[in-house]
Amino acid sequence: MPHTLRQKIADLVLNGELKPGDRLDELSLADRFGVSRTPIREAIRQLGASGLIEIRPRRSAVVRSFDRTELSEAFEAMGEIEALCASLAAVRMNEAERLKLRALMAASQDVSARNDRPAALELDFEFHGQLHDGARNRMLKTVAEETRLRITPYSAALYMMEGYNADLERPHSQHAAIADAVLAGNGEGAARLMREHIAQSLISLQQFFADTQSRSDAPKVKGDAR
Amino acid sequence: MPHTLRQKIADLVLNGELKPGDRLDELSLADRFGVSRTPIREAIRQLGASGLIEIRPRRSAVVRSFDRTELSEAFEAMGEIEALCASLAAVRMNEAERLKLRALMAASQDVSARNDRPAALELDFEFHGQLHDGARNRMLKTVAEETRLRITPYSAALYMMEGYNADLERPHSQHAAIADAVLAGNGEGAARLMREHIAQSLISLQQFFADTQSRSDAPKVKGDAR
DNA sequence: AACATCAAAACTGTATGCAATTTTTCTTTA
DNA sequence: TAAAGAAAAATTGCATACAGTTTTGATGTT
Repeated sequence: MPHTLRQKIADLVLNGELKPGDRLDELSLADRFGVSRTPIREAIRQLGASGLIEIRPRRSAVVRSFDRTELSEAFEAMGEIEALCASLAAVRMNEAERLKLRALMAASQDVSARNDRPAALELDFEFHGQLHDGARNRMLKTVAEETRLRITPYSAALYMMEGYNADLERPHSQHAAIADAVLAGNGEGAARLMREHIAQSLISLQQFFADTQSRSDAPKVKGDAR
Repeated sequence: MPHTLRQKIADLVLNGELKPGDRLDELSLADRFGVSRTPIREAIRQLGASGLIEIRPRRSAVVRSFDRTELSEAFEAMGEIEALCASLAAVRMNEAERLKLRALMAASQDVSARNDRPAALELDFEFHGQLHDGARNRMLKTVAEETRLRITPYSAALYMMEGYNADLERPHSQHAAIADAVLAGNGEGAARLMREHIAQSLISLQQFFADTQSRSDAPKVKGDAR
């Protein structure tokens, strides 16, 4: 189970158990998953290459952390990539995919009305994933998901934090607008709306950091270590 | 020397010693570089995660190969990413970078006139690298270089093959047109020209494959294994 | 001669051991 | 008490060993 192990370690990061800056101790992970250090090391190296983890020679690997600049650059890049996916999806999605997108939006409406944050996070992933698939380009999908993966520790934290993203209406309505454009075959519009959506996410995230860092009970997101 | 080892193995692929589809035998590589299998395996896994190599459970890793569809998808994705870099670079490059770009173009003119293919390949890399830097976005640069890396085994082969890309004038003049647009601050134009340039590269590559696959003395590019 | 079957060799996946380095803890000193 | 330094503990990097799987090659059969 080599691929599974990599996923297990990634999940530790993605579900927030390990936060940016946290060390990944090989022996602890080995014990935890009941294997030796060798496969753990291989998994960590792979995650390092995909950019979720930072490998430092002779020192423990740590969950990658972004400073303010890196974060906004990452969101700019992601915005453009997602916009590209959206504009291609608007032209290329087939009927089955369009149906699936519509179903996702209905579910999302429901979930955001109930303020079910974990479910909303999950649907957010599926929404973007659907557009990645709809763009009908494997390489682009790979690139998009890698980019998304790298910033997940930050964007997921935002989604889950009560009080921020005050209600789930705004992201949902942005998604809905994008979906409408895509379903209407309006690539240009979908791309523009997607860019705005991602830019908006960055602003929320920056606000979140600005607020939490000035408080003493701040959740420890050792954001800008470097 | 862990990072060096990964680079050494990557170089085997990038300089064409290992071609798409070729197996990477851990023991041979270990002997060759005078280390044990452990660090070799770690390097291979990293290269797998960055997409240059394909990892297959219980089987030897192989240099990643693209079939026709994957190749054109990869070029489409790369075209868009490079176009984005170019359009950002047109607006963001500073004076030093612009100077460097001009110098690169002068050198390229020279090299293409002399039909020095290895030098032209090197300058091609530098040209695109300069635009990646000029876009002033580390994440985007990472994404662009990863994408470029993955298809290098194919595009480099094209560049080096005498007879294909008959003279180096065409790629050079395309680069020159892009550079002019970038230096003029014309992001839109630079992006458009870049897309055309990449699309043209794909066409040359497809032509190259079509021709070589029908001959018996074809260089063994086990292109579309899968 | 082509094909199927099986044994031998080669190779991968994982565990374990050890040296080298980093990190932590405990003294010592100002 | 705080800072500096040294010893101890923890941790990484690499080599090696071995079990299990895949690949290769040989043998026999039609």
